[in-house]
Amino acid sequence: MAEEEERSGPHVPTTLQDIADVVGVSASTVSAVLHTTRSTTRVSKKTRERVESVARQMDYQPNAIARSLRRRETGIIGIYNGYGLYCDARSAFLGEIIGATQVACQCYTKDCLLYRYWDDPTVEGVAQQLVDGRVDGLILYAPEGDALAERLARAPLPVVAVVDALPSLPCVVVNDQVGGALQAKHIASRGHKRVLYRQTPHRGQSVVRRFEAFRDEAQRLGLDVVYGRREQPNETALGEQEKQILSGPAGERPTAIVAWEDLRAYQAVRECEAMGLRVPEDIAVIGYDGVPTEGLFMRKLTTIRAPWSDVATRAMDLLIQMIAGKRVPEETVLDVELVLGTTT
Amino acid sequence: MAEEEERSGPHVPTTLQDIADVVGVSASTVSAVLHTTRSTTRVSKKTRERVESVARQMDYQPNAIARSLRRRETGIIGIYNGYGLYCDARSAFLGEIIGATQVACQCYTKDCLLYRYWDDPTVEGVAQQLVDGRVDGLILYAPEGDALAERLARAPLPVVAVVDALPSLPCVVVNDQVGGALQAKHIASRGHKRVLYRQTPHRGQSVVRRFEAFRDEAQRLGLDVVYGRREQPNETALGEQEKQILSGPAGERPTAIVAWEDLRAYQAVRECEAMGLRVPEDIAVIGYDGVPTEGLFMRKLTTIRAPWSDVATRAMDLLIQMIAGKRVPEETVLDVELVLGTTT
DNA sequence: ATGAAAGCGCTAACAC
DNA sequence: GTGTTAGCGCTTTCAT
Repeated sequence: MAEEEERSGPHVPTTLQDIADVVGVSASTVSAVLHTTRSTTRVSKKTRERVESVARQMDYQPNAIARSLRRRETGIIGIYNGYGLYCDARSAFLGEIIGATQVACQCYTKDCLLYRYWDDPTVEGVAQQLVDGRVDGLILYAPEGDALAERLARAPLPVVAVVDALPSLPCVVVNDQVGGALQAKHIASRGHKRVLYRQTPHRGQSVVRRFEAFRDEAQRLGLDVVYGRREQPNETALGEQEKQILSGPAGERPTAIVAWEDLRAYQAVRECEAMGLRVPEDIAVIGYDGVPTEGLFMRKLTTIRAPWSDVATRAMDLLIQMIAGKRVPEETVLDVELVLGTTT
Repeated sequence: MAEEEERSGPHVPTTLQDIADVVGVSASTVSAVLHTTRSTTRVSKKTRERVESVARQMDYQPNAIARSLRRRETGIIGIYNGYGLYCDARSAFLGEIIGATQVACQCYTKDCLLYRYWDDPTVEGVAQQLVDGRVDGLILYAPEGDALAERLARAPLPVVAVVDALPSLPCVVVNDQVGGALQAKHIASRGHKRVLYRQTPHRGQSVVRRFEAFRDEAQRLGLDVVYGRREQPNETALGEQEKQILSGPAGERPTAIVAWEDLRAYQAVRECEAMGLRVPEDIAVIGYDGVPTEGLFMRKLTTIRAPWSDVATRAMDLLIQMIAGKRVPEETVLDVELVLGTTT
């Protein structure tokens, strides 16, 4: 029956029991007062006020971990990037995904756990971390071949794949088939015949699909496509081989560049101009992504806008449904659109 | 002494106790085997193997929440943006901070909790969430006046403020005094006399300091400074008033624009050129931040590079120290540098 | 209106 | 080597 807790260091957090002791009630009563989940009329006004006042005096902090253990939910949504350091929040693309997820979390009053990347080849190690109870649901951005998907599919954790579809997991993707084809159609409609396609070693399904769709449509339209050598992951500049191709004599060199993503397109515009080629008169450039560049670029890029923010937002919606025990569609495909700029 | 657990749905997670029951040992032994924290020679080889095999068969997932409750640590670092939706991961600036934090977490094998923004005016509510045991440490980016800082200072949680210093909390900032002065010095050294300063309503300490330092140094150098009207938060374009100022007759209008951050500088370059002013011949432009733009911009901006990634990295280092119980310096100031581009 | 009791799943002394 | 015990802090029946 301590008169008052020791008033020295604030370094031993107050617990429900501490308050209960001081007020002279049971911990359950204190819990009922402080964590007004459901019942309202459980505690008498007098007790309630007393408890609240003491809690304030004692600087009580509820412990979320204990609560989570008991309630079996954490109020946290995880987001895992299976591509690893290939890109982080500093890339415009992942920035979109993470930023939009964060905003969506806001709407659902969740917080968002950014998992670190484990280069554990065993899958098991990674999966264990993801399914260890710290999150109520998971947004997964990972390569297709990964056994991770299958592993997660039979785990008691709601998971939604984004950007790249993953077998046996609900996913939210964009229509890359249409996107890739649009690139080809647009270029063809501008009368171009010879095209340089900037490739990437990145094997994500979205990237591969947009490439294949372009390739197929280009063939259908009779375009003559040269493929650039795949650059290294974080290299946006034109490679030697690409430069050489672009330096060919007019009438022989490509008159258009199609890039797998905007950054490579921007870079191409810049370098072409440095090489003395006028854009779009001598060479047209089209990108893919349409992530807002906030006025950074001096001219508007022609591109395929893929609504990455919406992908994340939608994924959150689905996740919330799944957490609530509802079933969700296996595949959600969002539309892309051609955005006309001044580079074609 | 169940022969084996029911093999129906995988939806009742296996616990240590379950394994213990099957193997016929105690939960602590299983714990010792599966969570090889310290002691190595505790368990016999035979038992160890048996436990491991059963664990695998039963698809055991350790529960991180339970462990955290017990160990009183979560392996998670929080990051809270007290400026709210003013910017999220999609802004280049916060993207830098978040991205670098993420990478730093990687190094220390932590994960990173992106708190949502609470527009709870009571401080108490916010603080409660931040100090509820879900994170081992907190990186805080928040406005100065905020009572939050003080509240957190006396909480049993290591906190490091970044970008804007916060009273009674260790912080990592950049040298904005030098940065602001450098802007003025550089502009003066180029022979400019009349300058337009692009202001912001943002009241962060970093932003205010760089402004004041510029203003003071400009005065010292005898520059004639006109101040643009503060734009709305997410508006990067030149305001009407600014345009008017720039449209004045040569010999009267400013010959240089100083922006509080790069984005406004880029935008200014773009708009000036649209207005028929040549950059830098007719008008010079200098920014602030130096966040990498990955080749987006068509020309190199003259700017003050503030190492935001390093700020985050350093903050993590300090946080780790604090978590280990060590004392850290109150203030860490990182250097900025003038980066010469082609816009001055 | 309130309290007692029984955990959530894991860990860490301390026995044996 | 292995088991027992006693919780971490909170929640939730179920009595009273």
